[in-house]
Amino acid sequence: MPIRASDAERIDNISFFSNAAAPTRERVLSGAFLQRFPANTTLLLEGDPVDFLYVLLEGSVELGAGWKSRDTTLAVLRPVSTFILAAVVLDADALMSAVTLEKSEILMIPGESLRSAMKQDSAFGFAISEELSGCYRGLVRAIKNQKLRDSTERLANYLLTQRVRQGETDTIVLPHEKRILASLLGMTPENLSRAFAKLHAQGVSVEGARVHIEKPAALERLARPSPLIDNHYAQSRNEFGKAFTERQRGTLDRS
Amino acid sequence: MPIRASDAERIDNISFFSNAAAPTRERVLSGAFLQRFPANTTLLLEGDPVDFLYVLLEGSVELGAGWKSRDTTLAVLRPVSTFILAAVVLDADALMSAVTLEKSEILMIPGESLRSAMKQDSAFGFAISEELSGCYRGLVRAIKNQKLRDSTERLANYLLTQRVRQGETDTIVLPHEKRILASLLGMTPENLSRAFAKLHAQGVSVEGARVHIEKPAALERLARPSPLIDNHYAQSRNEFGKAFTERQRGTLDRS
DNA sequence: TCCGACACTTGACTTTGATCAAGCTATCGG
DNA sequence: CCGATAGCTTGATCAAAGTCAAGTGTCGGA
Repeated sequence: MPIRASDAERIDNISFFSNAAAPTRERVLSGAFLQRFPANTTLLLEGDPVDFLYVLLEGSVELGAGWKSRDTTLAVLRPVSTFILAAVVLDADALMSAVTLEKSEILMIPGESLRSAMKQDSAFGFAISEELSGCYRGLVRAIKNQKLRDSTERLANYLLTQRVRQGETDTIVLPHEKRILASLLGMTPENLSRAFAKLHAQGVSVEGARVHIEKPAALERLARPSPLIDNHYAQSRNEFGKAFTERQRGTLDRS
Repeated sequence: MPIRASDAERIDNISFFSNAAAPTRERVLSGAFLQRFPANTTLLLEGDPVDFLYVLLEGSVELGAGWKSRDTTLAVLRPVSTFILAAVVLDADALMSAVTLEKSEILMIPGESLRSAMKQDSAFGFAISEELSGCYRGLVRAIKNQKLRDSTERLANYLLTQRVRQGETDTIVLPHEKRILASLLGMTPENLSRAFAKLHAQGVSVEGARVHIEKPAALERLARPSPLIDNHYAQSRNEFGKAFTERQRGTLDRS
């Protein structure tokens, strides 16, 4: 499918693309095309060679990985997000699988176009480095979250992050199914239920996908959010973070 | 301390530097200087602003992080490795602390020099992107290792990785103290001892820092190493991987 | 409309890992 | 040479998380 004007508009939401020079934009988009996928479509299996940079324009995509019959979710992406950038830069095999969670619209940019644009235009290359750095730091946060906190603490911090991103409201809406959230937080669905139950003492009550946070202060006392782990103000809900919001200095305690 | 000829030689072991053009090398190294540190020196505390790119030329450095009285090791670096590259690219605060484990020699490159060289020389910028991508993929491997395997499986795979890197010998030498290894693998020292005891059934015996692997095949049957998690052939022992070895296709099963 | 998935929850149980408390050993400084 | 410290190991106990099984509710398709 060719790229339409309305798509070109959305592409400008990609941090490393919005300021690119005209010749670079043309080089990158010349071989690109738009694809629509139904829900639950596997876009990429871990181990596959990666020929394209993917840009999610509409819908949502889960990045995951498996080993020995176990599976885990590494991130859930929302528009506008790019994914498997690192594999494209290195022209290497994917380390994560990508599956659509909803009907999705995805722009596919040939890896070779991207690499040649980076080699041609140093400002563009620098913007890609910024994006990669932001993603890297998002992963550092994820590992710290995983290794330093138990499952209830991870849930509590997840809720607080969502609260900020959804505008400090007292009732937030979980953006995906609980089984996906459980996998993202590194626990079983059964344990997620129990973690919610434990947070009842901190004023958290659940009703389907709606989560009411009665006493944010109490929840924070347990969660102890830290700007060195939690990225409350990421531009998108992409757990891997965004380069452009990384610059902000944290304001919470550094415990 | 000024940079000597013998240091310049070692600097060429940095993947993204060895092919840099002369003007770029000069720009990057002009404001750089060499520092020696004793063991157990804190180079950087998480949350600190980062003004320099660090290049470890001699010794070893632990990257770690803490939260709520807990601490964890994210990587142990050996020469020649760079660290906190992502923070330098974004001119952001460090997300990890860095502490020398031994007497170390470190080259410090002003962040501004690095960034301006990237903006000037697109080939250099591309090399940095490759390095960042390799580090990113190293972290993806680390998260998968942490979320998909239990502690005994992580130890078993660690041992197999060391075995390959130390030349397929039947006796490997642990490169750091067991308490650091435990923290790196995400467990307590007590549990590391017990994990070693469990692997006795797979022909693993320990004597101080020397680990004898009697039946590699039995150990592999339990460990199930995967090229999508374990990077057996990384150039250095840096757990975060290296861009230049990422290109290799794996040869083991993808389970 | 009814049926069958499937997501979610709850309870009982098992496994895994952390904590606490000794003890053991190697190393280093006096 | 001795004593202190720190790393490591072991056992006992406890807490956290996974597994198994049963039951509820919802949604979409026949």
